[in-house]
Amino acid sequence: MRNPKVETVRGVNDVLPPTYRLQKQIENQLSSCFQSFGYRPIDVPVIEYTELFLRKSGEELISRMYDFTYHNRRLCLRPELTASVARAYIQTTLQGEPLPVRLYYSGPVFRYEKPQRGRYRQFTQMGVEAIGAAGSMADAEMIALACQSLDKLGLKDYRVVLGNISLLNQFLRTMPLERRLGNFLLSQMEELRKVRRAALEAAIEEICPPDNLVETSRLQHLLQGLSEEEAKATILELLENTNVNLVGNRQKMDIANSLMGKIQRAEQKPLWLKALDFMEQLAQLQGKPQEVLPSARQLLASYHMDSGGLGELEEILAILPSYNIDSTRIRLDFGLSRGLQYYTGTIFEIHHETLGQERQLCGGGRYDDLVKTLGGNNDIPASGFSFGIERIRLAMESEGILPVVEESTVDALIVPLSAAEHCYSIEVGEKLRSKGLRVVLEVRGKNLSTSLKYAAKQTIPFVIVVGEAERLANVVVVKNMATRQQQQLPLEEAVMVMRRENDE
RNA sequence: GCGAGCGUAGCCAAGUGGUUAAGGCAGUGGGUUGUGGUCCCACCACUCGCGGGUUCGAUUCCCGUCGUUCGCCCCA
Repeated sequence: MRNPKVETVRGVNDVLPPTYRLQKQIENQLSSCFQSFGYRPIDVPVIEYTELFLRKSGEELISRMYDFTYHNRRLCLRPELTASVARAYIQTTLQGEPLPVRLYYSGPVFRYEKPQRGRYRQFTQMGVEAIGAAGSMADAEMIALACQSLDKLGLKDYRVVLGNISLLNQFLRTMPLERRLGNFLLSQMEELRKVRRAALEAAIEEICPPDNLVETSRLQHLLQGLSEEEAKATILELLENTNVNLVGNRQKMDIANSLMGKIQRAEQKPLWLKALDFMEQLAQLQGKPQEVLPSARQLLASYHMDSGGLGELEEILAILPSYNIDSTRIRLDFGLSRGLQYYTGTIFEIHHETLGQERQLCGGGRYDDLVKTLGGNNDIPASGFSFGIERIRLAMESEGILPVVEESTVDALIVPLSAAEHCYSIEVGEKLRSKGLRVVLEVRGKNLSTSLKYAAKQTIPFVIVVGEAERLANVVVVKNMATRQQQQLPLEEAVMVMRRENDE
């Protein structure tokens, strides 16, 4: 391609017929699986207001969005579908339906990432959302549905990683941490496992500078144990009793607020250090459920935390065998955090073992705040997951279980031998089509010899020859390409011959 | 976002600092009458991703860029 304007944009692909068919076939199988669990299909727009994704999606995803302003509207190509489905739920008659509302979707999503095998800037997500159901029965259904879907496709070498983000959420919520810092910590869970802790601490220092610790340390000590209001009142009182020349009450308030800010920031460090300690220990907890659960329980106990999230996981693990889920596939990972910040409870990923780095086939979890955050009438718990269709295709390919694509897409080629037969050949074609046959006409005026070559090359099983003799007698010649036999017959009989011989 | 390899036709490729850039597959047109995939003939890259530099001369050497693949990061 010499002209760059007619090349595909980087990271997107033309999907040619064989691949297209394969992917549709995969999607069809997943659909029927989702439907068997009572999920109904929904389609939502590819384009959305950027705002939809800004609140709850997490920095990482937001920075990778196709985000643009068009006619004074800030729009984006959707980077995922959960937020859109939640939006559609809130905005439509779905909100009036009895809960839970079970939906599934399939469609392209867009992320501006560096393209690689199995990672594209446009790819296809297919997934489900169950809106209005909380608890381990609902969570287990999600995980089971994801696994059964993969089982149905014939995939074997996959592994389910289960986690629960509520443990860390709960821990962070008990501390008076700045929200921004809390969110950052949440997003750094997996980072902690790979990067050295010192590096992470440095990064946090940068976000949250300690800012004149020495100057305020005595004040801090003095005000320790007081509530924010009491502390502020104390500062004001101090200011009143100094002889500093301050104009008006306003200035005093400013000074008090600024001091309070400094003190609070100074107090952040021990908090986030403690959080990092906890996170580090949490992140260690990964492996087989029976090995990890006891240590998890112990960790929570040492922090005097209630083990609700853990209990949920145990319930889920107890339920899964009833769905015939192979328990050896399942791993726990308390360091799992996932990129989307809307998750609130059970989260999970499914990885394929043979796919190298781009091995994640599925991701999902519970997002109990999203509907409310986006403006839903009620606080509605929900959960869902999403597959990457292209990756599933690659995984099936690597397991050698891709279904065979049928070669021929056409049952018969009709060859008119001269212009005089054009109309008659079309009539023949139309009749054959009305009988459910897939028929192409030789429209280029090629002679019979060339047409037979063409049919042979395209593996078209039958050629219908229409010449003057056939037209006048109102018959056709039907030739079986495999047997090289041919007969001159009325059309009705030709159809029967083709049906019979095609089944052989 | 970081690190590395690759880039000759629709596909697979050989090739060299110097006149017309092998070959194969696919495709197109033929091999005269209404019968075939094998066979035969012809056609199919004014140019080696793109731009610049070195040189008398570059597809070949150098730089940049774009694309692709691989390893990190992150994700589906």
